Amino acid sequence: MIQNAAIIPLLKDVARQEHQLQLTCDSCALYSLCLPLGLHRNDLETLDSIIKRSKPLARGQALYKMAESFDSLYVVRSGAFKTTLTAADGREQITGFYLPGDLIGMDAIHTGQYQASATALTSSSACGLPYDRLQDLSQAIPALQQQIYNRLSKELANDKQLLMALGQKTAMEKLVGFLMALSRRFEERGYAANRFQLPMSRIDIANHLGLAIETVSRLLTQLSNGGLIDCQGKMIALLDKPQLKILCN
Amino acid sequence: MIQNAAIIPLLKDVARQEHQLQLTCDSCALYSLCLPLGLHRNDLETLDSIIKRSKPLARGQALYKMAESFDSLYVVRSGAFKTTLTAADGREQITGFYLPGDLIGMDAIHTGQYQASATALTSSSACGLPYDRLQDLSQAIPALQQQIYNRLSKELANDKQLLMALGQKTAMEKLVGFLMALSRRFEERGYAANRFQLPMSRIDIANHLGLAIETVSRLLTQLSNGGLIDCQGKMIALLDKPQLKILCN
DNA sequence: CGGCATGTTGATGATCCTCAAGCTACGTGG
DNA sequence: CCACGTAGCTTGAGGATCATCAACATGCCG
Repeated sequence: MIQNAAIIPLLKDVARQEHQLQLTCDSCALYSLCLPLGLHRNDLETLDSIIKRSKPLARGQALYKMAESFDSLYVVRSGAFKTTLTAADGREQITGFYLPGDLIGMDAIHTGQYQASATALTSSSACGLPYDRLQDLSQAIPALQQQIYNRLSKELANDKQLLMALGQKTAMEKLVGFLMALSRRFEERGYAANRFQLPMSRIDIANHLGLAIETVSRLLTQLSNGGLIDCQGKMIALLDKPQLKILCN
Repeated sequence: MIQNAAIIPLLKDVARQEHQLQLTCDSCALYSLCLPLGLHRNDLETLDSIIKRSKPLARGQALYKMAESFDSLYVVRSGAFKTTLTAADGREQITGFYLPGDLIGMDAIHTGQYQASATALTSSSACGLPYDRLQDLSQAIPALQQQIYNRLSKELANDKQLLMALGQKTAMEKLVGFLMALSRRFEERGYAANRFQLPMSRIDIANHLGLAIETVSRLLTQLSNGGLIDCQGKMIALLDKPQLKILCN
């Protein structure tokens, strides 16, 4: 059941490639996942012209920090990011994990400053979209406006799903639901759905799901012992998806 | 400290007035809170022309139900609504409460169907905005597009704040934070900030915050005994806001 | 190779849930 | 207008889930 890592490219490897060279949207491997999807050739070139391709970020580096002044949205080009919200007393909540093609920073649009910090989980890169220019452009290009509405809406729906998990589900349901959702997202991006490397630490997973790190660790070994997953460090294989689906409803 | 109810109009009373007659946006008491804010006169009339003013809904009636086909966003005109997400196994999570001026249904934009059910908490009414027409209109009217981006973004930021509460905070912090946020929202709408009627039941509050009813009940009496609030049924007075602020950080 | 961050496993305990019983309030119908 | 029934709310006792504390193992990076 475990896919051969030599056959199925791992996210890490692909990320490394993507870092190398990236010139225009229409030559980008992410094109089909990314914002410009559906744009006409001319419009695409216009959008292309406003995009700032950022230099790669190392693990732990910030794409932006909470309370910094907001100017751009970012599309993840390679690697993975987390967004972290910090409360007045210092407690933190990871509000989301973002994979290539995902749009980050949308919660800042209505204010002048970023509402959370975005941090690279691995070596990663992202394309910056200056918001004022994006706004003008989306005014001129209906398909782009629609894309942006859709992205905002999708993120909303996602968050509400997460609210359900945090509010109503048990620790096991949260964790398995998280793994299944991650699997789906890898699959959408053309990676293996049943065997992948977790881009985030247990600490991050635990925080994101409102659990203690020890709980996550225990549940993972429990799943492993039950033969439902194979788990060696950050490498995860989902061995019995039907059963896992039952576990998270 | 408790405001006189005869001086400060209660939400309920205002709601009753709003129900009566409502012809155009520019004669609407909600104008300054609502979507058309900032639109020029001509644009406002155009927007006005696509709005479907719904008939009032009684407590418990649905504005729309989850999985119904999506066609309109709604602005709350009077009263209050909750949105409920139902899981496969029947468990429910209230993902939000909506007061006059709030926009409902945005999480459905990226799909063909509503992602949650919207239910009136009291006698309420809402204005329907057919999404396809709104989309066209926002293409033509920059200020409207901006408004919609802002609303979507604000809801996102809200949800992420709620994620923080559900993931990291104690029962007391959740509850007090909820009351304080509600107070702020009433204040923004011109109602009394320190004395108001809860539009939702304890059951709804508990569900929304991921708690048991009994916990909410106990904490409220605890706050009441401590003299921080005055609580008689759905009537709530916030007596010691500084202290309350400390309790929720 | 050494040091530190991360992860695992076990023992203990607190927060909050569940179950249970009774109370209050509200709306409906007699 | 009052009686009744139901839904919502309160309060108490007991218990489960999951957090905390602690010690140790692992693995990664310089």
